[in-house]
Amino acid sequence: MTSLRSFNPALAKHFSAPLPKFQYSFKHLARRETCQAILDKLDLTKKYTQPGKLDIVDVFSGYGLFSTMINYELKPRKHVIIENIKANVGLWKEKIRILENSNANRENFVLYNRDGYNWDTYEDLISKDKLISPSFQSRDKIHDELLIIGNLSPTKYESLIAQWIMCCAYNNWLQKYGRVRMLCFVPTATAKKFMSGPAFGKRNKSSVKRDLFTNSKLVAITETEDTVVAEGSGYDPRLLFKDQPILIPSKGTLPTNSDFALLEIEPENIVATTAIEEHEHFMQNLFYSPSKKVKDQLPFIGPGALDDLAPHIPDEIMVKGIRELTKSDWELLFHVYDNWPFRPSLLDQMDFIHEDSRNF
Amino acid sequence: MHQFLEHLKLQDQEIKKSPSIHNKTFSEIIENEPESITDEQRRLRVWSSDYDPVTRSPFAKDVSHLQSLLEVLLTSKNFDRARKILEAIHPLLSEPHTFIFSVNKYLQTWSHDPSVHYGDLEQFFSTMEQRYGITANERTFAIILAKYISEDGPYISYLNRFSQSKKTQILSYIDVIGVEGLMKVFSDNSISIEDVPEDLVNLFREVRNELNDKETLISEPEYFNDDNTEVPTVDKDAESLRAVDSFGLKVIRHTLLGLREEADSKEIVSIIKQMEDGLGNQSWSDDEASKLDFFKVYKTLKTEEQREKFNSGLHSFNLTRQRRLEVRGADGAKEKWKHEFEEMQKRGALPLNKGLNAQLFQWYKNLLPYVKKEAEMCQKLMDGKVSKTDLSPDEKKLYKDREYYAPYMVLVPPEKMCVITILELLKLNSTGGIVDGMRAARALISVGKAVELEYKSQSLLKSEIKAFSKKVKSTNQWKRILSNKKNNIIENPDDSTDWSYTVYAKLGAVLTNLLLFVAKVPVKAHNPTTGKTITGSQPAFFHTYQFLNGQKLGVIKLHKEIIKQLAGRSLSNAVQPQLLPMLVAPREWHSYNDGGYLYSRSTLVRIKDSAETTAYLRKAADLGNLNEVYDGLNVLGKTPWTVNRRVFEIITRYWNSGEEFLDIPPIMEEPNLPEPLPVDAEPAQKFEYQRKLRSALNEAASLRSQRCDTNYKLEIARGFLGEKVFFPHNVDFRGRAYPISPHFNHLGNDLTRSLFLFWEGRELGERGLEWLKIHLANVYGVDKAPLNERVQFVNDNLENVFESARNPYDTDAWWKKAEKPWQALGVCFELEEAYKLENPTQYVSHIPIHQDGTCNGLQHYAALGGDIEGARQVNLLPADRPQDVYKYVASLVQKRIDAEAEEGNKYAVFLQDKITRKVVKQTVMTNVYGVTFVGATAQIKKQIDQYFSGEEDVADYARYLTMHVFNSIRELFEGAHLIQDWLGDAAKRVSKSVRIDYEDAKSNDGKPNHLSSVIWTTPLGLPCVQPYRISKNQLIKTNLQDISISDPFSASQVDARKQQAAFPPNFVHSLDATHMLMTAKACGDARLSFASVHDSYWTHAADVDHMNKEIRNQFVKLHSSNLVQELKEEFEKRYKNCLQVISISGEHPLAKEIKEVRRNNVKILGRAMTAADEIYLEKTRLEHLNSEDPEKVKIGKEMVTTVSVTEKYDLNSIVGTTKNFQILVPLTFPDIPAKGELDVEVVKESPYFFS
DNA sequence: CTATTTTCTACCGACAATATCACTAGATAATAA
DNA sequence: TGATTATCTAGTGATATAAGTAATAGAAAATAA
Repeated sequence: MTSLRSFNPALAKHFSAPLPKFQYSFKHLARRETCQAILDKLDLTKKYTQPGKLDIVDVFSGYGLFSTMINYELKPRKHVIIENIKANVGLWKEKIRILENSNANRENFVLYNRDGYNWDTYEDLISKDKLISPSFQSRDKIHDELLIIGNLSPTKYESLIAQWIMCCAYNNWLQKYGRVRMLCFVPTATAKKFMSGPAFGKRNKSSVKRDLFTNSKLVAITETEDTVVAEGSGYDPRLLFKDQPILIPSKGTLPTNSDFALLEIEPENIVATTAIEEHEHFMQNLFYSPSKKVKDQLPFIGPGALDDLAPHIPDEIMVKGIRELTKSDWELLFHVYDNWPFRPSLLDQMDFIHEDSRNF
Repeated sequence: MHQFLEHLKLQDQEIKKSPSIHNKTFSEIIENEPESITDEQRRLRVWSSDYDPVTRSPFAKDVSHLQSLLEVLLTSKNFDRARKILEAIHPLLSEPHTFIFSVNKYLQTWSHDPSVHYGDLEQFFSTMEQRYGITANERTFAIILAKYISEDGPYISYLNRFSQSKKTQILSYIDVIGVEGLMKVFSDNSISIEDVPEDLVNLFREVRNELNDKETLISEPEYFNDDNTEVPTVDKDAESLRAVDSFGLKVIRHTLLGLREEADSKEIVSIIKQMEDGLGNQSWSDDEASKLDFFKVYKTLKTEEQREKFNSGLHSFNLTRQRRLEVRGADGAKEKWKHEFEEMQKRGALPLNKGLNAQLFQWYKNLLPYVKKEAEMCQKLMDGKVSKTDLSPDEKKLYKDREYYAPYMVLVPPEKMCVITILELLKLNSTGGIVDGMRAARALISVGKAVELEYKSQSLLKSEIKAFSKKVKSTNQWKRILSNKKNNIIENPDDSTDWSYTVYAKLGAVLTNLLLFVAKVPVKAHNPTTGKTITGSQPAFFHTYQFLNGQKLGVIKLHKEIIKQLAGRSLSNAVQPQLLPMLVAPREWHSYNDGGYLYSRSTLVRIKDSAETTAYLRKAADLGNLNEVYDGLNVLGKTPWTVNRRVFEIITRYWNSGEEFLDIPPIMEEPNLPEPLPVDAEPAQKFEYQRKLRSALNEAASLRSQRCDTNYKLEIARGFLGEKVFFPHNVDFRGRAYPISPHFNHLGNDLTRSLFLFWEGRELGERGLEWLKIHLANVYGVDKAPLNERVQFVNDNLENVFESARNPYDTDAWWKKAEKPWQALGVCFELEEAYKLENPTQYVSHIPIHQDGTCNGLQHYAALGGDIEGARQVNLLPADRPQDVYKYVASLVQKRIDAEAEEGNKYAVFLQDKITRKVVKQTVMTNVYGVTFVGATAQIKKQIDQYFSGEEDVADYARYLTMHVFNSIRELFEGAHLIQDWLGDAAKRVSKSVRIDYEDAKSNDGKPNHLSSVIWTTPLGLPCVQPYRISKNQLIKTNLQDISISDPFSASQVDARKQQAAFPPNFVHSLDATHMLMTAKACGDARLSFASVHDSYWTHAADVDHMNKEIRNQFVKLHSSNLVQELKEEFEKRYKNCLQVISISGEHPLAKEIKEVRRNNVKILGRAMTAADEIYLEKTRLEHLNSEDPEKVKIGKEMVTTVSVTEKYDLNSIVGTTKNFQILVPLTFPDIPAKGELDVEVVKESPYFFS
């Protein structure tokens, strides 16, 4: 094993202390070696060449080993730790205290004691508390002064990663500053789903959106316990082949034996339009029965959709299964849909359950 | 000991799984198939307690499937198949003797086949006898006898084989033998009156004297028509009512109710004619019978004799109409559509927004051929004319599916199924929280159920026709002759088998799918690219899915054009005619499933999914424990009502204006939607936008559904203007009574209630006039003053009252300011009419006067706890003025807050002047239902929201206030809370208990199963079973989509939390229900008109005093025994064979002792002990102890189990220390709270107890 | 066997998630003896 | 032909679905260490 070049020696003692007992269903990288391997693979110093200008927004860092190492590697101008879980806030206060004592926190960590789930947190971070003020960059390239790290490993935060991907499409949230790279720890199940390619059994709406709006890599995955992995129940094999993810040993996680994956998400250059919202519904309608063929699912697009749209769709697409559709297939379908005069309005398609709110 | 543990090891080997027959198709079932079923598998299981003689058959689901198949196959005369099914039933039965019911069913239907002779029947039965060892019952003999009779065999000698008592029993099966058959038998001289069942003596006499009135014989019962005869509609009326129609009030009367019967209207019209003299100068022509305002006529009658005659004539007329209504309702709807369709065609074009009915008829026409074809295919399949071999896999699936539902598809004529499908889908519009659509699962089930209902009505009608064959007198007359017969004469209550949910779903899916395919609606749209207007047609229904918190939900949506045409109206025909209010008194309740409507079955208790409840109920019914419940309900059902026409007209006028007025919502305008955002708006804004959008749509949907609901009510009311109507009632599982007819019933809101008048009138008298005034004061909102002040209030406002009645439309009319304005208006009319008389006390009043209990739940709690202070607050004690609980609680809260404000508490200071009765009311009310602190805080927050401008944290204030309200309530109703807590604790123990039964206790996760529901018996004998169990879902594949429904046959674990939370309110509600039924019975015996809304009791003004006396007497009677003590004793008996899990300190000597026992057992067992193992050993021990064999008893005494060691300890003393060691101990209940000093007798003197 | 995390939060009338796939056991068909 | 194995099937259980969670707080149940 090579040297741990990214490990901050000032924190050696801190990270040698006994591991925290409870993680609030968060999962973390617990080994310096693994983190180092991941950082090597990410090779971020090439991508953020002006260390003095990089800001890192680091959400739910928790235990924080990976955060401190990426920090040590990239030497950012500001590294904002967004945390509001009491135990973790304590941990980070401790870290910052240590760093301040040793070298006046030249790592530039800032603890922002707010809920990373809440959108207002980011709004206030920039507008009100002005901890960072990112520049607006052209959408021709990936933003090179801002990096988002998110530990979304609890399953309940799967919705957050889905929404962050949509922010890439709508150019809002932090993605309004440009195409900001995101490094996200997500549950294994989520990674398997979201990273599936066409025709893979786990292909779903989110993976299509990932295809359409981002360029994403599977950076690291945890070791699977059981050697026998049933066909289709693991990762998309093409993905494993393409991305060659780092294997995180099951004992190198906190808590041990937990499973998660690290994704590197680069937004594509997308122009936000209302059509995207319509396409979301379009996809949703087709994905009602993902194993069926396009021709079977077209009726769900709207009253009369089958008759009206079928003539404009090539036969080879019509007989494809929904999961088999590729990025270009989808784009073609979107085009046909956009030109359909009877396409239902967004309001009509809104899922809405009426609740009797009457009281005395 | 050792041996038992060894045995336990063996038990680990899995019990063989039982075959699942319930989803086999009719042709896959072969007789005797499950020979492999062992007695162990067949063994009857228990539900919640082995103390109760209520059992559960493990194959209930399969048996039910087979029985329904048997029935429908018999109906379609597939005797061979049916026989296979019949023989497949036997091995599944846990109680083999019940097999005779199925055999009889087969025998009876088979006997109607002309190719079968009585010899065949006897032959068949002896085969069955040999093969299955069954014994014939009287019904069996009756069936064979009937065949003898119909074939003119030696029936008398057949009958004479039996002893006299047996003969009598055989002859009591009228539904089998038929009236004609009985007449034949009775006319034989060898039959003496001693042989005749008591309730048929009338018939016997009639037969023997028959020569006397031959001329009354008519050729056939008047309703004995074929299905394809046209139902007459009255063009003229339809025409003249169209103006009203456009306002949204469609008329159901002439399609559903006014199925005009010349023959039957004759009688009533002639009666009216005879009375013409007494009616002034009005005159009536024949064809006006259907337009008669019977109530108006009735009111003018002067003498008791006249009234009796009129009522009797009307009854006979109505009986016919009621039959038609129930049996032919679907035809009426179709005829209406057809009529409108033809009108449209005559006039040429079909305008888009008009002619919904014509549109429906179009669908009907398009749908019919498909349904016919489907039915034909099903028929072919059943006849075995379809070869299965050369089908593609897809076709095979289809075939398999069809094979499942085919037997059910061929029962109801396709025409009817089409109408049913269309009606159901329209009726369900905007239900289940779906705007402009419905949940698919519900739609399919409803269509399937509607087909079943239709089938059952038809077959009931058929069997009635069989029983009263053609040659006898008019059915009405026979019914009168037989009216004193106790049992239902046309149906055997034993053999009602509901179709399974799988059948409902599959059948519904076929029909729905076809309708979705054919139903189109014309559309116009602009092509945005070309700018041209395109016309075409689009599907009227749209199958889709919605996501609810990430869960898929199948949905059927209606096309916007259809929605436009409905425009927030309801479809009058869509109300299932089988469930409208009745024109004749409902059939009396005789059994748990026998009573109510004439041709459709209702159950005494509304049951959700709980087969357990049904089992308990059935048992109670069999034991004759429910008679008092029947009595009470029958009183409610016998109360005749009519619609208050004057009030109705006023409502209609405001309704038609389409504007908001009092509680009438306005006609829907477009919802007020928020401004759309730019696409790249921040996520937070987008979600906020979604939220606003949702709440706007929600509001709009609420308004519209309210309007739609009111529309239903008004349309039904309109249909019944001038009619004499009745409401069949049944009860919820706690015994509270509800009218079965939905929408329009006296449980409704102010508007609905104002439409209700008693059909019978009663002269007011002095007291009645006073009560009438008090009632007005009550509905006006002056209900907290002493009675005399309330009277005074009305006297002071008499001019206002008269003015309101004379000019109800005045913008600021007095009645509009009432708390319940519509009912106030009704009383105003009544008072004004009364004062028109010289002596108002002589006025004959029809309006119901309400007497409401003050916080009825708390009244019962106070009586249970004997809590004097609590009792005073809810008017159990005599007082000069009524106590107002809410106000009192508010004052208590005020005191607390004042005190804290003194100390400078900022919440207190702010809230000090805002404590009103209204703020605390809801919380006090819901406190009885066990509202939690959080829930109450939400309520209070709503109340005080208005005082906040937005910045302050309302929630903190609400929480603060709630705390004080809770404490005040607790302080005031200390006794009630002790009872409440006791009930909750007892329920918790029961629902957390484990039965001493290895099979039950064993579960996958090692934790014991909790299978015991809280069950208690009301003082009237109604068993209440809390139906809260963790539901297991069952997936049904249909050709529209898969649907999941909770499996009603699963005996899953109880939902302990719900059991506990709901028991205290349920128990108290079961008491108030009991009180109501007792009062109903008493009032019924006194011949008062009586109605109730749970804790509000209604009668005529003149009878209020009488009723009030009964209310109090019955309350005292109810509470004369210590109900909580009795409950405890009942629980102790019922759950005596249960253990509970308690936690004790691991350091306690008992804990150590138990650990020791466990350790020893583990050594032998070779694996960890589970709770189930401990239970098994304890069970074995108890079995030995209770054994006859002294040797065994000895072994039992020597056994040491984890439970037996606890006997030495006083468990109550152990509880309390640090709890971390869980042990099993026998289930016990805490001591009941000490009863206070209150003597319930005092309520007899309390004027404001109910007022 | 403890500590943490999640769940749930007012009764009744009033009823509902569905698609897909991997896996199993049992049934059927096919095969080789 | 009888036995054995391959193949098929129905039934079961697990998982995904969407994509604000929370504006509240405290007990009880569930779950992980």
